[in-house]
Amino acid sequence: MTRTDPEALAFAQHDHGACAADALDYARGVCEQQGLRLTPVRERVLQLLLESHNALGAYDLLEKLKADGLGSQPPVAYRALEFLVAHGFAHKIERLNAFVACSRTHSGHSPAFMICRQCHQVAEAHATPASGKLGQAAKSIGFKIEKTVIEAEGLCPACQQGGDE
Amino acid sequence: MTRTDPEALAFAQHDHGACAADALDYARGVCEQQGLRLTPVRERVLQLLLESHNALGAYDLLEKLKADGLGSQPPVAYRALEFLVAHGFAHKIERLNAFVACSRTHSGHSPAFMICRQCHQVAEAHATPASGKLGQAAKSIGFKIEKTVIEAEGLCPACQQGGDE
DNA sequence: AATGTTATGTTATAATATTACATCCCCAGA
DNA sequence: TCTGGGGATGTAATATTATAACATAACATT
Repeated sequence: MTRTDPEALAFAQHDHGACAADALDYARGVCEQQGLRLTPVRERVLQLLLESHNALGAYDLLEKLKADGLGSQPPVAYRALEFLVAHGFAHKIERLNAFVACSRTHSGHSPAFMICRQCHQVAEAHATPASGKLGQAAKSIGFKIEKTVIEAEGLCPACQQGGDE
Repeated sequence: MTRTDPEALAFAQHDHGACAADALDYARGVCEQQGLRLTPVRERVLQLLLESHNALGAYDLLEKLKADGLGSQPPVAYRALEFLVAHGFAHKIERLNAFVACSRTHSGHSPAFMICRQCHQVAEAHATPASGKLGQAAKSIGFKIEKTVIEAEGLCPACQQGGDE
């Protein structure tokens, strides 16, 4: 039940079909272990997220679910996403109001994202938010951090090549 | 044209009326220096943000603008906010789809926010996003960071006292 | 005054998200 | 086997956040 760390792959060429299939198998295993129900809608949403390196909005997903004959009303997508996010299989990108599959190889991480403003691909990295200046500031004023959103926007390697626009 | 650093004050008691008035004077000065037009709508929106330690949504602001006899349609609020954010007088809190006045004492900073999930107050701190693990990850894959959103959610000192819920 | 530019007002609508309630499905216990 | 109960889904309605498009007004420069 291990997977290679995809951090260095995110913006690079790789066999994405296989990488997505692996990740889905992995999720199935975790759900079985933990008694979570990876139902058809949930599994399909995760699959759709895994197939895309871009973040997908709830309504993007909804269209695809509809095409599959699954539910087509907003709550269907939002509920599946809620499940996936709650159990660490996906993350919400606040900046985009959209969602990505989690590419973690271990749980309990604090993710950070790099969002290309040109091609809209999203790469996930690990972060240690409490250890830097923010952590110091929080400590000094007595704020207790429970969760941190870290989202960097910029240009991915490919888009730096292709010209800025 | 200097102001005391409010970082340590954000969740603490202080003369908020005076602090907001100072900040507004400061913004007026900056606009004059830079040839920016701090029009009535823009100034009023900034004032409203400064009067609140909570983040305010565009429609919250809109109600108050309406009460003042200023425009009451969404673009009025969004345009003022766009101006304030573009020139560093306010920030958008992505997590909340809402806005806060900037409490910076110098420009060019990279802000980080601490959002209390209980009382919804927001404190601003300085961060150095490119220097931590995220910066390393970006460097190693060749991603060029232009802007970083850092938003910590948790409990402010007062709400830790009052019980968690 | 004539012109160009910037800001505002207003209508309409798009995009994102939730509430509420009916129904179904699975499965544990009588 | 029946029968609840809990979780998941389906669906309609609506709330919330945000933008597009276009007309008008304010201001600056000539």
